Amino acid sequence: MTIEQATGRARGIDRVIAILDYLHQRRGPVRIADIARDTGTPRSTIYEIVNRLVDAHWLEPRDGDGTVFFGPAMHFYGSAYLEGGDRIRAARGEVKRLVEQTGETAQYCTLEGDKYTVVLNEPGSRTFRISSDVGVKVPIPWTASGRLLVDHLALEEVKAFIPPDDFVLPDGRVTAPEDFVAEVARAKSAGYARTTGLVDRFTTCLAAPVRDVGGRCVATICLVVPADTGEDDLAAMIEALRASGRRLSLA
Amino acid sequence: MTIEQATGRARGIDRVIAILDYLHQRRGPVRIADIARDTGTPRSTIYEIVNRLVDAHWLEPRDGDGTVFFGPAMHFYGSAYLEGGDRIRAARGEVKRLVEQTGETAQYCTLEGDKYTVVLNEPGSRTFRISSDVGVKVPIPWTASGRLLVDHLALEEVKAFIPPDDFVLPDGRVTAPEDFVAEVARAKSAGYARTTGLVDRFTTCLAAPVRDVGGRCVATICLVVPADTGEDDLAAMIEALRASGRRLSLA
DNA sequence: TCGGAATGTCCGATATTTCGGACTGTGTTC
DNA sequence: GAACACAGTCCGAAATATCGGACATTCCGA
Repeated sequence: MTIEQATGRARGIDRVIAILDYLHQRRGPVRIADIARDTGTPRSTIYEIVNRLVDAHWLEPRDGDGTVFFGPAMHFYGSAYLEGGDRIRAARGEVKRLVEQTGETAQYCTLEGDKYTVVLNEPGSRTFRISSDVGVKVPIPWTASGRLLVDHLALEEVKAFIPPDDFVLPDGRVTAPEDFVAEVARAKSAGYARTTGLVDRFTTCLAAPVRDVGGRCVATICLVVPADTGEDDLAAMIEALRASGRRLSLA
Repeated sequence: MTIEQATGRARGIDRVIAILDYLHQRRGPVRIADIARDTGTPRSTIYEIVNRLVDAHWLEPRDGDGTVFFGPAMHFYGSAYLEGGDRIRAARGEVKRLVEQTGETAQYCTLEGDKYTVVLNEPGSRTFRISSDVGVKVPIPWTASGRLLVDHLALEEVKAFIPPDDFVLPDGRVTAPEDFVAEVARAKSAGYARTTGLVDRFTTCLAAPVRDVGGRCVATICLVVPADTGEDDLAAMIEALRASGRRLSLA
């Protein structure tokens, strides 16, 4: 594991690679001094590098004592590897197709840590477009998609996973976790989620699940439409969404 | 995203952080020239760094054309973050307990990519110990644990996931994927897996699943015992294993 | 067939990062 | 309460990694 080089001097990148590899071997929080010893890195260098990695959320301090372990960024990168970019590629096509079919704004969304986030956004053809920025993180209970993305969790797990503050909607109303879980269950059995007036009063969100081979909802594809859209139109959109969701679930 | 600094010179670590962050944003294979442009990195530097990262399996070349994306190492680090080290900590205790109870070698195992790997190994108290090195990667069909670790996959998925060569046992015998999947199904419903004479003729392996909140088998806890162990003893061991597995599934 | 753009390699100079070691502060043991 | 191990910071010197730019190749479309 120790980095070997004629002079004993090593470059930062190699140090970083050795550090993460070492954490992976240990499989649990590690004291900085241990990293230094076992990777053969000078103490002053280790502190310099570890601090930089903590800033970037590649590592995070753990347990209050001076130990560190992998941070959330590693999880994001790891999921991206698993997706392989193939599903996103396919999702781009589906999102475009939905916009053409419906004229409304379509999005592809996933969980990023304990938040919901828009990965793809294709604005509709309306004069006054409803759309949102990609990459922005939003509390799970604020969205229709959120009701699908946690449908593998039981009540207690939902309470542990979603920060309590996130159950407070933008207008101050509070959703009880129990009610939320009931909506999640309904969405799961219906095969889609529908919400109106959650983030603002004038929009309805429709979402369908994208599931991995294990049946876990790993993403959603959704439409953002005006709240006064007719039921017949909504029904047609829901069918289109579910079809897209099924296609994406295969890749 | 561009790294800002007075002189325009930046250190390697910061470049690496910017590169991975950029790949994460793009969510799919990216040409090296794009990375250079969008992160504001000189071309010569990018090639130097990307090659180093490819060597470390942090990135991997994709699609034959000159694009790269996240590599398997990111997945390993990401899963380690999710586990948080807590389950491993608990597993250490369970493995020790099993050795005390049974006197046999106990192990804690997971999937690492498309291979089975021993994460913890605690040798038993026999004079002639049966044990294996931690970190070594073994084909999934060679092990009892492997039959549990893929129990969320259908036949076609198993064929796609496990390399064909891995169905060849050390002694040259070949397992048909169909037979393997049947054994997987049996292990799943039984709640444990048992194999004899797979890796060598004189050992029996017993394994119980450790499942995450979604019911997915994320690890196994297992015992390696002589093939001539009595059925009564085996039954007792299986019960002990399943109890450990259930406890670990909670964390 | 030619011209231009895109990809990848190589090299020398120098701005920078690494490293050793000294220093402070904190907790633990006898 | 003294001795010691451990955690973290700071600094100057020097080894070297980064950078710009030149060069080689390949791939296109005109």
